[in-house]
Amino acid sequence: MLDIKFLRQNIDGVRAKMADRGQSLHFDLFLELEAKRRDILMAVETLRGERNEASKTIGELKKKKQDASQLMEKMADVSARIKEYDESLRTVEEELQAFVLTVPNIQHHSVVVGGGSEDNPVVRTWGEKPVFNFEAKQHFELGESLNILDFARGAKITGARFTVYRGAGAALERALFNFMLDLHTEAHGYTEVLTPFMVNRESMTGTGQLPKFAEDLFKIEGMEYYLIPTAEVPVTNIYRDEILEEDQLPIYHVAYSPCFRSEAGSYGKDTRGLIRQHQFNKVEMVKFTIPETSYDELEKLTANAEEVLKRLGIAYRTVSLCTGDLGFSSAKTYDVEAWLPGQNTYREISSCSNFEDFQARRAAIRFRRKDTGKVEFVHTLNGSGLAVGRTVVAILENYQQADGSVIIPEVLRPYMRGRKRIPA
RNA sequence: GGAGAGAUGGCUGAGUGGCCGAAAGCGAUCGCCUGCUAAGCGAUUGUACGCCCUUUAAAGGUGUACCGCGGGUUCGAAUCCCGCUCUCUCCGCCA
Repeated sequence: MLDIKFLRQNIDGVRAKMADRGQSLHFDLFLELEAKRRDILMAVETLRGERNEASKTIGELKKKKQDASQLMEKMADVSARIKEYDESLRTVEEELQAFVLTVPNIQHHSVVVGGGSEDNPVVRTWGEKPVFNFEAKQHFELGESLNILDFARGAKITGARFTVYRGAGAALERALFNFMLDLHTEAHGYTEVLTPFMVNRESMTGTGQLPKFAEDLFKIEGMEYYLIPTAEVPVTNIYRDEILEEDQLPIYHVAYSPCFRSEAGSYGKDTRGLIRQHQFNKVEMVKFTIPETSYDELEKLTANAEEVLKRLGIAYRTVSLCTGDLGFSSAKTYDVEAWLPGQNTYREISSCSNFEDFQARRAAIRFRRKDTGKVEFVHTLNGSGLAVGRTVVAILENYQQADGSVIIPEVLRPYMRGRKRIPA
């Protein structure tokens, strides 16, 4: 959410920025509502001031046993008017809020203007793509032939986009998120948290999933609880409605969680395999920083995500999302894309974003400056470190052998009781 | 699931209709004092949104709101009434 005052005072600049993001919003309506809101507010506050004054007088009169009935009658009338104003104020504020919640974040000046993913500039590439003297298979072929991924049973138990992992497959998934958690806690300084996997409406609104993206979420029947689409939601909301001390910042958290996404609107996309599931595991990194350091922290965060792939020995490239591809709440996002030989393409495996104060304002996460004592919004960042299911995909495809077996990357072997290979 | 108790500022905790944005204590900040430390003394100590002033800054002035959340009663609500949420205690059930 943008600051209403900022929006009011910089309306033309914001309009231009939104145009670059391919957004046209009813800013005129906003200005109208905002002016209306202030008019009503002034009127109602004046009346309230009057009433407070009169009530005091009434109290004094009564104490002196004097008649106050005339004034009381008058104030009954004033109270009725206040009530009317309150009602229209509430209406206007609701409309205003509804509008502001649909305005995306303003992109950082370094973000390239573009239409879609084809316009994302590549920031860097790392690693050697493996060369095979056979035709590389896709991960779902490998997974099925190795009897470690069972898509048919997943579909039977629940439905499409659900999978059963078996044996070495299940062990690999578990090894991966343990490895990732250990790496980020021990080498990168993150504090691990384990959160609820269902959250309430306020939390979803705080990070920006609601109200705009309700159709992407799974909601619990009969309650205002939602399954989390990412650990970003519960982890960011840990500090909702809190004022932190500057000394506490930056805060680094890393969390494992399953993620639940309805994938509405992606029918027919990535229907086979682990790429696009309704439920998948992810290790998520979340940072809370002071505003001055958030872009440095974004670089570090992205490097932390990349480090996972480096240690796993998987080639990747990092792109900076252009305006057309940038998420609603993000000011700047790097996507880390792992090389998938089976698909002969790079696929997103991590998305690292700086939300600046956009989420913090929605979620009221603030901090107190040490030198001035002033309260300000923190900056929030998050990034996958990494999407575990997609990492399994990358490992299967990159480490596949001519005989159909898959070598286990060395760093994972301690997490798999020394196992070196998933035999064909 | 049943019975009861509770929710007040950074924390502890008073307050049962007006003098309460809220006592007191703790903590914190600033200053004084002090050979150092401790102690002591004094001052300050929430957030949000308006308006005025101002260079659309800061500071300042002023108003309004906020005592779990939402309604109601009343000239006036932290205080009375209703609903909800959460916490605690006891009983039952349960991984």
